[in-house]
Amino acid sequence: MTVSKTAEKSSEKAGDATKGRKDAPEGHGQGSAEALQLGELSEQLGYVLKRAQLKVFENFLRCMASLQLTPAQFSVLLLVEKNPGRNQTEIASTLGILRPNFVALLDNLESRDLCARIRSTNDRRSHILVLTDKGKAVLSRAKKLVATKHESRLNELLGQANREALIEMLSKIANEF
Amino acid sequence: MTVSKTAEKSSEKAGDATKGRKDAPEGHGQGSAEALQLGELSEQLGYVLKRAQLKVFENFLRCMASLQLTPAQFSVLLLVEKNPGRNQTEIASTLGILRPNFVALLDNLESRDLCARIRSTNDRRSHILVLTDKGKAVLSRAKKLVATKHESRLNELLGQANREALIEMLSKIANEF
DNA sequence: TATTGTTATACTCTATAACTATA
DNA sequence: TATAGTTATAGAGTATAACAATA
Repeated sequence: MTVSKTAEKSSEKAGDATKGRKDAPEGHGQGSAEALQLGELSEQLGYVLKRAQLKVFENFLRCMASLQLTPAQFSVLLLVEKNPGRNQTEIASTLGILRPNFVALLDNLESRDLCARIRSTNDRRSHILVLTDKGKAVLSRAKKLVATKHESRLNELLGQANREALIEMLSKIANEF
Repeated sequence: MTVSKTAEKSSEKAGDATKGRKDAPEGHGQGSAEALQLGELSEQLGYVLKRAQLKVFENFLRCMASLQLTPAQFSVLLLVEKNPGRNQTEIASTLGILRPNFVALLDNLESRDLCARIRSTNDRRSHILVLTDKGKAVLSRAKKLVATKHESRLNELLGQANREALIEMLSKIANEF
């Protein structure tokens, strides 16, 4: 409720939005060329959630351009660092990634020498995942970039308290909806 | 800040998560089989945003199963109803849908007699979009389903005030991040 | 028999170039 | 020439079945 009212200025944002924007109130024959009314759409949870998610991912990619890490790759590195000694199935399923789709993702990280698969001695079917030294170094830099360039934008935009409340509500939705 | 603390119970959620869950604290040789630590991941905006968005879309699809409407289709019907007489480019770009990708989406809605393309008399290049009577009726039922089955879950989960604050913060991110 | 990692494959979304018909 | 709708196409992301190695 401390949230500053700025949602109502919703107008241009999608794709191009470089065509309308005329000075005269009316143009030619019949069709007005002004911005559309979003109406109930701007109150739809799914709609704003999706739009926000796309914006956040875009910003994440820009912030991480120098390290060439996608959100998915970053999440894998973070999870492997926090849970060393786990196998592919465990890491993948925790992130909601299906095992078949995790293979190419890991191939990429391994080819860049950021993490490594180690055949388990107990169960020779499974691959234990660990970060390489380079992987640890890159992740460390990635965290700093995310904190200073990415997450910091949220604090500027919403303020510390609102930022925490937002994360908490989103977690609740992710876990209980 | 009124948000009830429930984010910490983050454990099983992804994909299967039906394998771990053992009773004994330790199993065999070396690897423990307990839930992984999410660590900093649970504080990452992009991560929780994406997980929440997936959950919300899943729920939306379940709620709309009887009408067979996806979030994208629903948003098109909503926007066309609110802005009758607009052409494909205007509707698509407002929703962040690229024109080429909008064609098949519209073909679907038109084949189900929910909306219609009408060749504009002023500019014979453009197709004016309108809802059919059936489209209006279906949208009306869809709105009720969304309100009673889908959006209502948010109020149960977060409470009215938090729900409004959430939508507002997400809109702000979508528009200004 | 069941499970781990893997391959193959398919289906959806998204993105770009280029065509046509109009302007 | 420029724009609206369209086609074709390519790339991500996501989903399922099935195989080899191992348990």
